[in-house]
Amino acid sequence: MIPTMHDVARVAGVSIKTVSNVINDFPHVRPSTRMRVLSAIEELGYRPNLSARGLRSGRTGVIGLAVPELRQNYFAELADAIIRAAEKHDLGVLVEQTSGDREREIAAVTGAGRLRLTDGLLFSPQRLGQDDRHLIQPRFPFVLLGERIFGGPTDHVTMHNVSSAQAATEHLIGIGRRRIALIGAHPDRREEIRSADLRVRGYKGALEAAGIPVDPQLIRAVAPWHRENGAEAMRDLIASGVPFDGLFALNDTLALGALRALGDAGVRVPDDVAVIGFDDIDEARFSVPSLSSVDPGRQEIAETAVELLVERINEKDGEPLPPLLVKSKFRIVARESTGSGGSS
Amino acid sequence: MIPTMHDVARVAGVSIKTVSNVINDFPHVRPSTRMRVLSAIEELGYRPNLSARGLRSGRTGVIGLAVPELRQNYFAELADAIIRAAEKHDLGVLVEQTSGDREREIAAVTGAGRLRLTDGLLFSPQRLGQDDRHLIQPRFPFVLLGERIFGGPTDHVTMHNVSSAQAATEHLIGIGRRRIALIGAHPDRREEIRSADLRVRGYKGALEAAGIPVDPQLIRAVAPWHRENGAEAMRDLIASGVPFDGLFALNDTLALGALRALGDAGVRVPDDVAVIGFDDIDEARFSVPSLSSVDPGRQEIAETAVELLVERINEKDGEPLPPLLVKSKFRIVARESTGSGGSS
DNA sequence: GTGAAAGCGCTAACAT
DNA sequence: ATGTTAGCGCTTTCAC
Repeated sequence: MIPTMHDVARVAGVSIKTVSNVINDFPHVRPSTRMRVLSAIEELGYRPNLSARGLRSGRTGVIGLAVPELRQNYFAELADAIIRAAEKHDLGVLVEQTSGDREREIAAVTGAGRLRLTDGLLFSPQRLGQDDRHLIQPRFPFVLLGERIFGGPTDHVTMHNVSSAQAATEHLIGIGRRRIALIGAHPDRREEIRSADLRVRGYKGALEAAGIPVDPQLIRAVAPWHRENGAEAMRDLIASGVPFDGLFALNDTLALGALRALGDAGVRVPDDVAVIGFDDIDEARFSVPSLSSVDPGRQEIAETAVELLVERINEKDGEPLPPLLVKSKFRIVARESTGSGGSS
Repeated sequence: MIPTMHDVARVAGVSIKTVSNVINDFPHVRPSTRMRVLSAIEELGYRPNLSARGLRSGRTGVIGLAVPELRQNYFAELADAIIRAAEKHDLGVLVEQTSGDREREIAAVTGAGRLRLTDGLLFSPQRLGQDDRHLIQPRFPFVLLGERIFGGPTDHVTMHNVSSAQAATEHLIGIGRRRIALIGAHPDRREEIRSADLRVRGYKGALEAAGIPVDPQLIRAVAPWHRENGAEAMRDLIASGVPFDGLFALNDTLALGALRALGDAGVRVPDDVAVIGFDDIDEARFSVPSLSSVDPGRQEIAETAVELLVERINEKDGEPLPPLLVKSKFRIVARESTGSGGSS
């Protein structure tokens, strides 16, 4: 049989409360008593039953993380960083994949989080958008990630999409490129608050600031942001005959696909076309040529998100703080694809 | 206040038992009663408290998955597949990262699994080896993954390392290569049971079967299996002047690094050197050139592992089945790096 | 077909 | 500094 606190108490010759005190590092326990309890725990191989503790305390020590899929590099790296951050707070992370499925995202947002033994939820939507923000229930500790929904009732950690995209474009302009293509714009016409639209805005801003006209022929809509689609968009652009000497891909995966298509077409990078991506996934350092990118501050995002969630979990019921919007710092990482040597 | 079963029972005008029956789909409930209970649940926004259920039933509905790190592509894809497989059994997955740290792997194996509200643990070691198999406690539902430990006291899901590596090497031989290099062998001399050694064995087996002598100069030790190390090993090999026309990299990440080094050195793939990797990560399809690889049956591994774990969880205490060793089916995936057209 | 009541293992008043 | 005790919300005999 699995030993309980009672068994430990009996073996140690103390009461169950003392065992609890020892386990929870309560200050007022005599060293000798503590030792006896600890050796009883050792002897019996006792492990606290976390379900019972959770029932009693109302805390499970586990938070949920809902992402589209881990096989998408960005989310694997995000999950990695979040699990590390949660660990510092002694929290476990239950990972749920929504597979970019609207219904599953709704399920994750509306209580399935509470349904899964978790104290709070970090949610990175891929389908839900601005119109769905009413679905978010501010009652359960919840932190929103990404840039599909703004102005929701909960804390939100995101990145400086517009200004970092502008900086990426300026980086290309800075090395003398004038005909800068963009792939990854959203197919829908109506302007929504979404990574794609925000980044396109930054791109246009940079061009305008430099007095370069925006050429609609250079802007290619691509969805979803997969390698094959990046490659295809690039093949289309090359085939169109529209001249260009720079490329801003709205994420690294698209950029990597584009790199592949450029290579196939015999276009030299960065000589003929300089390329910059977005996200700075690990892989960017090792492609041929290595890929310049925007580091959106993934680590900072992870740490901030976990910290905010922990604060919400610890928040007294009486005094709910207003929802916070946090944007992480970004950084342009110049590599070979924009002419910077080495493969750092 | 959060509603409980009692509240639902009161609103529905039934007893708490009836509510429980409805929630757990017990057969003997009158349809009209069921309806009343369901609408009471709806009205109150009731959600069962899983801590309480877990305490009572001894099950949490969550399993643990301990892997080195999700930022390693292979493990992200493994975790992805496992979460999907677990979902079919209505299980959540708590992901723990051991960061390739021995102490943390030991912690994961020895009860930390039980400490984390989980019903069982899937464990993929990176540091623990054959000598540590006594640490594995057969009492807690546990399934071992990978090939670092064999003959342990628990179920184990692994791949056909030797025969699939042999098949990979035969694939290179089949397209006429005779001087086949290998990168990724383990630096240690003493033969251990480990992916590297098993795959090297398959490589040698294929060469011997084809009557090709094994040239130690062509076998390069590399650890850990990162891109940069693959690239470095390849640069070394090229610099050594030892001629070769084929390369078997013991995983795709190494192969991708090697591809990069070959490209830098102006060596054409597959014309001068044909390359095959191992793991068939998503990225292999999109490198330049696309990378031939061995698909070790990741999906099958994930599904089998979860099924075995579920069986162990459901096992009556009385009749423990002997530990099972399962090997998944593999498949050679031929792409451009070994001369097969297209980028499938 | 439904109700009453015990108890899973733990924490936190409260008492000593 | 340590012991006693009452639940946390649920499942599960056992009656009815």
